[in-house]
Amino acid sequence: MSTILDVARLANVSAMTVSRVINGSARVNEQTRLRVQEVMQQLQFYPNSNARGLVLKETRLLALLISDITNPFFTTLARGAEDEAKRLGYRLIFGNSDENIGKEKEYLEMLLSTRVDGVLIAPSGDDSFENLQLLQNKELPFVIIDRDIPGLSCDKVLGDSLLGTHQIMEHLIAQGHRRIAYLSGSKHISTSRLRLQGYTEVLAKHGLQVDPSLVVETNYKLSGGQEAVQHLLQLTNLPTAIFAANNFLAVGAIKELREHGLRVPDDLSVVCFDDLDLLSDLNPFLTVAAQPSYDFGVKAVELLIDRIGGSATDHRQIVLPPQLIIRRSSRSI
Amino acid sequence: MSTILDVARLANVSAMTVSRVINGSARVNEQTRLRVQEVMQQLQFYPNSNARGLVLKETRLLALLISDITNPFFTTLARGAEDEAKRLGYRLIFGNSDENIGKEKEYLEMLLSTRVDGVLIAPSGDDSFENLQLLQNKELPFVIIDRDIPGLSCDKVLGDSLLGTHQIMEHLIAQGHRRIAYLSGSKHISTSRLRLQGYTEVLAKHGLQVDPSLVVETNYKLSGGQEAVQHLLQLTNLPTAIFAANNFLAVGAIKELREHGLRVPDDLSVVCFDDLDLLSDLNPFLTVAAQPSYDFGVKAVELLIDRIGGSATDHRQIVLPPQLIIRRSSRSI
DNA sequence: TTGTAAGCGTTATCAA
DNA sequence: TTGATAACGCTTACAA
Repeated sequence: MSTILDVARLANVSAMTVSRVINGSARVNEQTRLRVQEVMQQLQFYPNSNARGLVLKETRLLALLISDITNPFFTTLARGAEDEAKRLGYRLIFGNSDENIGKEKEYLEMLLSTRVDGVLIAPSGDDSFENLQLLQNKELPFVIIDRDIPGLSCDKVLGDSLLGTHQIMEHLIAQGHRRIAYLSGSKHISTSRLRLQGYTEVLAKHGLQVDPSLVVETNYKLSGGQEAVQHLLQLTNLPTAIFAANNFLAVGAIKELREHGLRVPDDLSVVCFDDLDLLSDLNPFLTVAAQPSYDFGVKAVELLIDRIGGSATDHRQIVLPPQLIIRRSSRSI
Repeated sequence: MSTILDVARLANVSAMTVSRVINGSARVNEQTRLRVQEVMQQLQFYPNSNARGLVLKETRLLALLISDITNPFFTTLARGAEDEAKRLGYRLIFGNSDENIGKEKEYLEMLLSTRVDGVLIAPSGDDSFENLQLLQNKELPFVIIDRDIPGLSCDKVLGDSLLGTHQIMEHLIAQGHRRIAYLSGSKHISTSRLRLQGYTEVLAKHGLQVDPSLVVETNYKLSGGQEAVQHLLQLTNLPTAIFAANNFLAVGAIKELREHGLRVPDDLSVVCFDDLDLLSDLNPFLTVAAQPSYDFGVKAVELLIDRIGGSATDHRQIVLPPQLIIRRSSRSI
């Protein structure tokens, strides 16, 4: 790989002049500029951003740390983040933490070494607090996405779990459901807790009690949904509807129900938070509170880059609204 | 951020000794080693991989360039690549080229500047040849994934388009279909061409002619599938089955058929290459030739890292077999 | 308008 | 076993 010095020599100028041409950072004689550019072309010269980063203390590298890229919510979010990062001249490193705080920490340390300019993170849970404090200590800008962390002051892009849950629960109740199970993710994740809160609120509003046997805490994975349903099926008095706190839980739940010969929505209605994107195109099946996942990515990158640029002052929080989409997985009883 | 020199000073050693402790690159007195490690801990020191990269000429950064992360085939592939990269101590930058050769080039140049150690790329098409030659000129190791490029000698991880197409077409024919449409991606993409070839071969084997009006060339996007179906629906003699060259085409096609009031598989059968992963868990609908997308990612990273390490000599090609999964989108007539 | 010198944080090399 | 020095490729600050 040729260096700025190779270019300089061939163009009969100093390295500084080449640097100025590359960055347009100062006036350069038109003649020399053309000559330099010609040589750069000829040498197929690409400036070493490693060296550049070393002196400038910026890498133009961002990181996106999510639990699992194969979750459509995060897939689309990643696409949004990548598009926006590219538009603004940044590249994106991505990592999957699998809802695991240890793995999350490993990544964060890797990223600290990489000297990324900033981090977008969907924290694995409240315990991520410590991990994020590390970033704060190191003054590495970050934005948390999708999941809030109590007591942590930082830039945030969140959904509205309460609103979405109200939409979903009111829908189920309007359809005549009274025994509604709630499949929760870990209670150490804000979205799980808020959706439980919303669930309780709506039931109360309609004079209904929470039946503890219908609230199952598991984790935001397909297997979590399957396990939760196995648990529910042991009840003598089955629920008529299941509200899953996220899409993976719902898919796992439906899969498990089918394996036990139960049909959705004939035997049980199933609804959840977060859409399935492509899946919904093919076969609009699941009733969901859909979140604008692409915008989550775009907005988060915007906040992050503002923060990096230093133009941001106070911490900002963006809340993106969910939208109830009624499809075939829920029915009147 | 503290530097190796800060650590050195506090531990009363030279920077070199710290470096040796970090990398385990040479014997260091046990006492000193402990002292240095303690200071590193205390300072929360993370070595600057920028500086490291500058002297070592390696960044431990890989890039994954695909057309669209929201395509389940690539989503899962990305997950496989990221897992394997992480396991081997590499980080992964990702980019979406949207089947666009210009965008692909932009990315590649960005990556050249970033001095990634290697690139995993699903080329946008045969014209990517030039883009990849640039990498070869620059001696930047790369592996092409999923799509072959005629005349290009390099490491490759490919599927078996002919085999998969034979499986699919034999299935349709066994079900009694004779008028089968082929929805092709761009003919400048190897997989499109090979699947067309397989389509022709199987028809011929059964004494059937290719009806040119049933072969529609479009692009590997949802909109491509929609447009292709609009085109087909103008025929007076409709096909009884559609074979879509990839999953996006199939989903787009089905969506469009539904909007015209046609039901799948009642009115038309639809089958395609590549599965829909999560979607298939929820609702096993589409009959497909599924490819082991996760392994595509894992294998590609392995080839790439062998190449980077210099342990690879001749170019290698890995072919991963497809598997026919018969579901409800195709039926006997 | 252009160039020189120093420095960014690390490691290879050679010397002690 | 440890350290001094130079170098990696670039940009900032200053000088010409």
